[in-house]
Amino acid sequence: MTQNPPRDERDFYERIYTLVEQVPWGKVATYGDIATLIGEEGCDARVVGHALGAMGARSATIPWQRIINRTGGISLTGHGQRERLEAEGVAFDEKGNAKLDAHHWGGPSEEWAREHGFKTLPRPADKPASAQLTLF
DNA sequence: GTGATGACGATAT
DNA sequence: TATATCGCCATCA
Repeated sequence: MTQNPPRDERDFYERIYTLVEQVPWGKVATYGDIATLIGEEGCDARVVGHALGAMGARSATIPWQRIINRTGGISLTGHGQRERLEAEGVAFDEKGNAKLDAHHWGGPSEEWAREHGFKTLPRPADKPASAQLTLF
């Protein structure tokens, strides 16, 4: 208890997996978003990435490919992540970055989140009126 | 128990 | 806008 949170070690990862499974087809989420949805203090974008890298055999039932970094890029190039996302209809830029503006997941339903003890994103897609004029 | 690493994020320049 | 640096927290050696 001195520095051991009440959460179970592996159960913490299971929560991340459960949340990743909620990402609908054709949608993508960022590590930071997953961390925010978990709501735990010890949940950061980096931890989410490690959790996904520790799922092992579960990777066959978890849409880990829909989880990308904040810049929309994929760090695991070589595992066919981008290829799978494209098969789902996710578009990529010339730089290899997914179009988060068009496929960003706004998080699960509040009802589902409360039912499972998750939180919702503070702002699914805030668009400041001073930085979206050249979107197209 | 300490140090180093990592499928990242945000801010500063 | 793009690049560089720092920070965050958990896990492994």
